[in-house]
Amino acid sequence: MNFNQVTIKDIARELGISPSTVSRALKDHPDISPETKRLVNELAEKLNYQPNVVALSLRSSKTNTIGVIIPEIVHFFFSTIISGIEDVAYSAGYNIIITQSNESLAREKSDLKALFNSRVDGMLMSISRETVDFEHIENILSKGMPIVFFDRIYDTPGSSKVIVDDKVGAKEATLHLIEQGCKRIAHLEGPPNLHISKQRLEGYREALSEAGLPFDESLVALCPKGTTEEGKLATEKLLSLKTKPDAIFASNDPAAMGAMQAIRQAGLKIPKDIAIVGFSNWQLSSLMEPPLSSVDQPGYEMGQEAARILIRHIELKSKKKPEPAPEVKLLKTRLIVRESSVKK
Amino acid sequence: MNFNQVTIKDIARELGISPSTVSRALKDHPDISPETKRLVNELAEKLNYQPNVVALSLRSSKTNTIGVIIPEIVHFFFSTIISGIEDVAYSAGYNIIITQSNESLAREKSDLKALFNSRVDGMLMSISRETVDFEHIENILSKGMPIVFFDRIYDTPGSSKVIVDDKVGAKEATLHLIEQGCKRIAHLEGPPNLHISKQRLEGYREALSEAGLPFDESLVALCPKGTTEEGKLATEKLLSLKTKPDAIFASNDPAAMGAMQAIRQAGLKIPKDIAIVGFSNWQLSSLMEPPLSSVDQPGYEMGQEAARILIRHIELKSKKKPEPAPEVKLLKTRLIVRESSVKK
DNA sequence: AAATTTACCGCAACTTGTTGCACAAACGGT
DNA sequence: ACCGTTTGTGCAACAAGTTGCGGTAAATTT
Repeated sequence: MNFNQVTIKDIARELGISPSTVSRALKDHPDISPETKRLVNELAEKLNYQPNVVALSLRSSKTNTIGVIIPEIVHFFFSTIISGIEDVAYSAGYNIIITQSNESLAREKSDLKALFNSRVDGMLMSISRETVDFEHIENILSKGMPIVFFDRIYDTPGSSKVIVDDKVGAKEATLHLIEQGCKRIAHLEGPPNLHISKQRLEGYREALSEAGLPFDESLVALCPKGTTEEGKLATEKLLSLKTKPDAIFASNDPAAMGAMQAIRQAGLKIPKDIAIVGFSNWQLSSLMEPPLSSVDQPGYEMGQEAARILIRHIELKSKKKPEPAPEVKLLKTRLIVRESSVKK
Repeated sequence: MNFNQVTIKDIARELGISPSTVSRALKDHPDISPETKRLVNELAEKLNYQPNVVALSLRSSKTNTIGVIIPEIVHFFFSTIISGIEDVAYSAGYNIIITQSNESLAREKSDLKALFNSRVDGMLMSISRETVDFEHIENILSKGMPIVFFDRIYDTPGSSKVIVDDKVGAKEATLHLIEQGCKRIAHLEGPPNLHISKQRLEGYREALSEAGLPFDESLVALCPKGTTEEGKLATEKLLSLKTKPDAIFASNDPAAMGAMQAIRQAGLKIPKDIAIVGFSNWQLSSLMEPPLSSVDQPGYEMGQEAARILIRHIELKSKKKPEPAPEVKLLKTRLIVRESSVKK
């Protein structure tokens, strides 16, 4: 688009000097006389000269842009991450280009390619539910593109990642339910090929094991998409068992909310008949009736941290420093106990 | 960043022809012989040649990038808008750069400038709560930057905008409460200098007037930020009136949820004692207890529509067509009646 | 056979800004 | 008066790709 912005040549022409002199004057190069610098800076100010970042990008092969690939934007946890990324990127002078895979592998591949072709300086990525092979990612990594994974990571040595301690978070949540006297604790499991789902299931098992409770396969219900509807259906099945569960630990809050609906509709009371703990601490968990206990994940910090690591790597790379060692940041969860899990 | 991507020159060197011939061959220019085209295309394929978009942008002064300025990313309604924008932009081959003003005027100005300097082809914008003068926006508009406003618009003739029919939505919600037999309907008013807040207040007044009910100043409580906390506090004040309201129409869902908390804590029943309708139809409104009636705003469609209008303007502009007339799109709301407002 | 047309390709300029190198003028020292 | 140094500036190449114009050789027309 032509916004007829003033260029360095306009200034040069007006002052009767060469573009290179103007360029140097603007950068306070010692070769240029103070008088020329003054003239150039004054005119630049007057004409509101702004350097053309596209030309700078072409010459320096640096776009000051970060690409973000995320499964869904409309998702409380992910949107807080984006917010954290944006704030850090803004402060460091980077733009962020957002793409959403919509949980589709094909779209993820396409986004990856598009961002690479946009010559972003680095990428932040959380993989889709469908992603089972990682060739497309390896391909980009092998070209030297710095990528920091967050939450839904590609778990390979050599990649930087920011994750939440899902296992410990799940364990704490389950132990909390055990402390409340629950004996038959069900688990609503998240998308099975995601690392985080496995970790949460594992934390749940560890807690049961530590407390000497049996692990009962029939009490684990899969919610492959993690939606409210799935949570509700899964819970209805659990409620039809001969011996009902007395607590549910859900892999995410929407599923937990679905569980609450199912329990209410079955005429049971929360937490008296069935206690519930969710995962993610969605904005509105506290507004449920009863307020939902949940494992809080620091999404904003996760976004900030991922952006900081990426920018650090980018700046090292552009200074031709040696390849920085991959960084792994493990963030702590925090169990927020509300009424949905407290048996008096 | 140097990802040593193959260039047109690499192909030219390898085939012993000039870069211009390669360029033309790749674009299927009639001047080039079929044989040369075949050779070039095969080698380009083999080397996985991808044109450098930065060089293309510099030459064509077009970046195929859209800038988005939004008050907050972590907000259900706004995130659905972003999602709609992203989907349309992706299909049309545009990248989107997201910035959030965090409801600050200073940040909004800074974002606007940064996006302009990034040479985006156009902008989509929803103004911050603080924005009262529009000089910074006029300044950019006057340079010929296409901008489409959405939801929180800069209401000036000559600008394109996508809005929801807030007045009609508010009126329908209020009329619905009146139909339920409510006589003293309170209103939780949103940030006062936003156009949408005024429209919703106006719709509320029109409904009262049509039904022959008096407009009572004391029943309108201001929620300048529209948060749950404010909604709760405002409702507590309303409940301390000599004659309590028998219904509340809130300017947004978080405030409505705050109102629900206050009502519950006062030992009153929803909807029996006080009926409630919110605005926005947040994802979790249906999960409230009782489920919250709300005016649904089509956020995804709004994002799509805004992006479509903007892209259309951008493409016309780049074809040097005459300045397109500003477009205004008014989207309809839909009242979702749930239990919180139905008196049996 | 000469003139004209056609097919095909390359040079060079252009987008904007940066930078190595060359060059001119002014100055100081002998 | 001559040489060497310093100071200040400009030329030209470069980043990657596009495109107007010109040129050559072969094909076609007269």
